Amino acid sequence: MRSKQPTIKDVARLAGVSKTTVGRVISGEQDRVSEDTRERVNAAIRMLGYERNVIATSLRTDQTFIVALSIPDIMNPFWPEVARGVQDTFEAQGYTVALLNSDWDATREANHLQTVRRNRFDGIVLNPIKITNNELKSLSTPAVLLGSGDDYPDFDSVGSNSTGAVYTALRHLIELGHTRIGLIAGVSQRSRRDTRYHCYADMHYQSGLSLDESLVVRAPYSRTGGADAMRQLLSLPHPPTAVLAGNDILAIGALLAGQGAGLTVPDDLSIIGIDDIYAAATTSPPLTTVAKPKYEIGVQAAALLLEKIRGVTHDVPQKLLLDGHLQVRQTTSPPA
Amino acid sequence: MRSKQPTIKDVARLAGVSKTTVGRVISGEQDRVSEDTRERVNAAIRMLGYERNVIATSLRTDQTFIVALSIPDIMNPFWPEVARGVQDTFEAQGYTVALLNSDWDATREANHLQTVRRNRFDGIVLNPIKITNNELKSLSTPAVLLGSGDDYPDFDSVGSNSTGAVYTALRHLIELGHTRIGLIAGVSQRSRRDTRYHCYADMHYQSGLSLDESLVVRAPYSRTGGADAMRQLLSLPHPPTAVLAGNDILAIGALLAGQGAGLTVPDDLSIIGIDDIYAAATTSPPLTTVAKPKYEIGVQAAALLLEKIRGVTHDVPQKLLLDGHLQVRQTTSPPA
DNA sequence: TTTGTTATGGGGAACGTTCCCATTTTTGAA
DNA sequence: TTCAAAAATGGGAACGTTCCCCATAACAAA
Repeated sequence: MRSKQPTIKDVARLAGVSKTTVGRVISGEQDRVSEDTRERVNAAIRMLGYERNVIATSLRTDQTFIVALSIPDIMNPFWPEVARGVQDTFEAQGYTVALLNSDWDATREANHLQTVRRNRFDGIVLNPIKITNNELKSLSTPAVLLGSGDDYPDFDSVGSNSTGAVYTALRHLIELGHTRIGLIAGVSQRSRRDTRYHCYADMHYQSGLSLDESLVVRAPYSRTGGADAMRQLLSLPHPPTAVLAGNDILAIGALLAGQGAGLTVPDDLSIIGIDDIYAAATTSPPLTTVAKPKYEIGVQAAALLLEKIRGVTHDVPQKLLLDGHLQVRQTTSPPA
Repeated sequence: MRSKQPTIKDVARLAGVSKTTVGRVISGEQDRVSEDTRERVNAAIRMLGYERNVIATSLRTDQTFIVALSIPDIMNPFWPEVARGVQDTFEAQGYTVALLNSDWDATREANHLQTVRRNRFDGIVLNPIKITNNELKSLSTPAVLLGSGDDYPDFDSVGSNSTGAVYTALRHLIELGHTRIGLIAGVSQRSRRDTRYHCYADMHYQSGLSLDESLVVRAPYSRTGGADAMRQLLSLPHPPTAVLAGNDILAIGALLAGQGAGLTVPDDLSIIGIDDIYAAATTSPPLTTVAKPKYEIGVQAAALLLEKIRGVTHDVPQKLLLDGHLQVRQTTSPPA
């Protein structure tokens, strides 16, 4: 079907040299070929419209210059920026990235790992679902994790400082004068440690605030989850004056539910989220949140993987936790 | 560095057969190998942890089972859903998709096309920037376009019915009783036909509404663009009672600017967007918009490319224009 | 026994590079 | 002019598959 593309042999014939010489020219070797023949070869390349066949190169060199990026779902507003950070970094180094959506599904994750092995991709950046440290090791493909990387002692990882984010958010609320602060903690499939709650409790202790367990409600990471949680909080005999949500999606749900209940935000109720997704800036009023360095997370993960691919070894796996920063918009103010 | 993986030769040796036989087993040939040896081979495969080397397969068969997806920017909220539609469709058929961000940049686009050629990807789905119909033809790689595909007579394309979307939006506004309707038309780098305005004018004619050119303002596709345009509209001696924005991003900017000017939406001002991006549902009040079938666009584009890769030929290129549907939320109501 | 047929298996070239190891040509000093 | 060293070039194997074609075995029919 597809018209056959010329090979180095064709180029060699046209230029009147050996295929070895052509190979030297296209792989940019400096010393081994005279200026004169180099030009003849380049002319032949242009004439034929030759494009190097990377497949053949890969077979010979065992490098594909393709890496995989496995994330839960590119439609989840947290991920596009991370993905872009990863891609920009790799593209600048001549790599192509294959995007894989795991949907938090162990089977899909396993398939993706198989794809990586079969295709001899040079590495993978992944937000792990079910795979264990040892399974990942036995993959024997360079890998860098997105997330805390807690359960993966042998791998580099890049995540955000969740603890720090919670402290930052709560400090902001407390500094504004709030004393009854609700927490909408997200619960996800993979039962991970409840850092959000832990920090919340700790912060109360540090600030001498009394801790009211009824102000803590758990909800699935969705807008309706956030909305339901907010309504539950509002139905309390003594509702909170401010609410911290585990992420922006929950916060937006909470915001909408709060407004739906007739409250004015931030006058009657302050709300703060975590992440700073695109939609956080477009609510009315725009959402105050702790912005996570999503793009930068991608960049760092890619940089680490690149090092690993190139054989740079650190004596101990790198565990990067990037700090977020408070993005004050208009959903927080002192309590009425 | 990376421990060498076993090959069919290793499997053959262990199973006591020839590499040809192993090849038959792994490519799932039915007839040519007895049940007995098939099992011996499979046992050897499991024992060695053998994974077929797709690179070698690709070199031999000239198929990579990788396709490229070139879009402007995955961080632009319109694209993640399209990308997901493309990916899900390809993944179900055993293909991997490489994501490429063109940033509306002709140079980047050219590089991406080169990547596709060099890596012998099986095809590409792309939202074209500067490339012409003929250049794309000379690529001689199966390609399907995202968008109207107007300037690409030789290629299949999948887009959304923009004209229809504008009519739908305006009809909604007119049915609500609006007679002074503003239009915020986006302008993009690539100077394409101004469909939005054309439909707008036509709709006015059809409905017997008078056309006031001062109600049409052009703005770059960004929130600030939408906000600036809104302010301009509001400063008119006789401002509109409703505004149609070229997409949701503009609409959100307009909404925020309108509220910033002290107007209540939708009581004082109705606003409608086009696209139905994630953030459209999270504004306050949530944005009424004409939802484009983003995921479906991706699915159809992928399906078309798959056909092309498999050699299914239509006598004439397919030009799909999928209809959007009105998503009524809370930014539109009858004029005061 | 011979011949034909079917089932099963193997040998080896080919895909388009890279790279090791010659071989040839050029250069420059003696 | 000669010769060694350096520079330029080429031959051919190897990477791990696929696939064409041939070999062998088993068995039935004549």
